[in-house]
Amino acid sequence: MTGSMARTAGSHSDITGPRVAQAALRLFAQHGYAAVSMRQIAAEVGVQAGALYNYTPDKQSLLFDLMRGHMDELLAARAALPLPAGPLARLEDFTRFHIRFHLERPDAVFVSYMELRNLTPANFAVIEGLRRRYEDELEAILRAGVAAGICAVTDTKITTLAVIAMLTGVTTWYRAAGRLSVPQVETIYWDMVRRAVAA
Amino acid sequence: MTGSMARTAGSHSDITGPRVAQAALRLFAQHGYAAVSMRQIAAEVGVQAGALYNYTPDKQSLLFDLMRGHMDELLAARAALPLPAGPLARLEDFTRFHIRFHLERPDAVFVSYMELRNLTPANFAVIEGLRRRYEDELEAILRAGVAAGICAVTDTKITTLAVIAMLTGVTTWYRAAGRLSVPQVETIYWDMVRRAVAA
DNA sequence: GTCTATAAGTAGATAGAC
DNA sequence: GTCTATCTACTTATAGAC
Repeated sequence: MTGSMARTAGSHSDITGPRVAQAALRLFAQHGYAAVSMRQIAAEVGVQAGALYNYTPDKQSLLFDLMRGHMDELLAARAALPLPAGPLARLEDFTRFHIRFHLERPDAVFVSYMELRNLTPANFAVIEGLRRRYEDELEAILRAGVAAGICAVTDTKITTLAVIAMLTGVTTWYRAAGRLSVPQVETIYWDMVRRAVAA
Repeated sequence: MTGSMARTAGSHSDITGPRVAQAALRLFAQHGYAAVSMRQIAAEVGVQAGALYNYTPDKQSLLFDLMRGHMDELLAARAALPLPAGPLARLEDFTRFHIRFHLERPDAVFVSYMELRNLTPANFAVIEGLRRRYEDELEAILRAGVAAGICAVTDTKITTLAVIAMLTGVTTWYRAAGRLSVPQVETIYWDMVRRAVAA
């Protein structure tokens, strides 16, 4: 107990860091990156503005780290799941995963889709690369479905983007306090996706 | 000729006004409302910052007028079209109209979807009311389709939002210089919408 | 690690000359 | 109708005390 408890008063590196990221995420989602000042973030954490620079070199890095963290988590969560056999089962699995994952972190989703304009070109390229990797998995599923004669899709790339746009749109209206559970929402969307692409 | 040409040098109210709106729209779409300064807008128009206030009382009105103008145009364009007979024909008409209209004004679409957070609560309510009226037309079509046994949709409200999200997503990837024409894109999306909701 | 103080620059909006 | 000049407030980021 003594080791970890012995700490200079006012020194909270291990808890302040995550709190800075959390506050930035919430405020960026609510007001937008450009509309939020470092002072607002500091006030939300309960420190002075200067103290933030112990945790981020600048405001841009704060945004980029949030977005990269979100995309890394997305790809890692997807890679951690076992792959069902057959294109249709994989498509259902992808659909349900996408909705579930996105509904669990609405702020991160919102920031990652809305603040791409505010990334530097280099940071933008990194995020786009990660997003592309995610989209490629869905496109591969659709292509396998077409090859197996299970899916009737003329343009797998456009269909990929259309399906993802439809699924991500769920974050704009879903409320946990509403009448539908997440699995019920998954089923409604899976029903539409299946009919839209099945042969 | 004399009447309309007789004008004080440096006085261009009738052409500067539209140019201010145009410049604001382009800059808001590219960088975001909060990231754009009145001085940037003025520079794009070719005047000094103070001159902008001959055309807008403040920056917020500039944003609100752009968004309200876009929604008014959307509803007016929709209302101006003849209604095809039958739910399925109306659904196809709505689908093609939505894609065509949105691809014709990508900046206005982008601003209207991304800058809702930056509206004052009163202005937000107005825009949401207009958007709701547009969504209601699609929901009415789906309900009529269900009543006629042509559509198989369990939740018309969710399906409405899902379809609109999918269709609007076209603006994120479509480029006029690409391989597909707008009518071809319309056909691809209509194929997906039809299969997703048809009985 | 956090504070206060500050540098250096920009924001929205207004006043008054022309 | 547009300009220049300006007011007041706020911005990101840093320096140095503790």
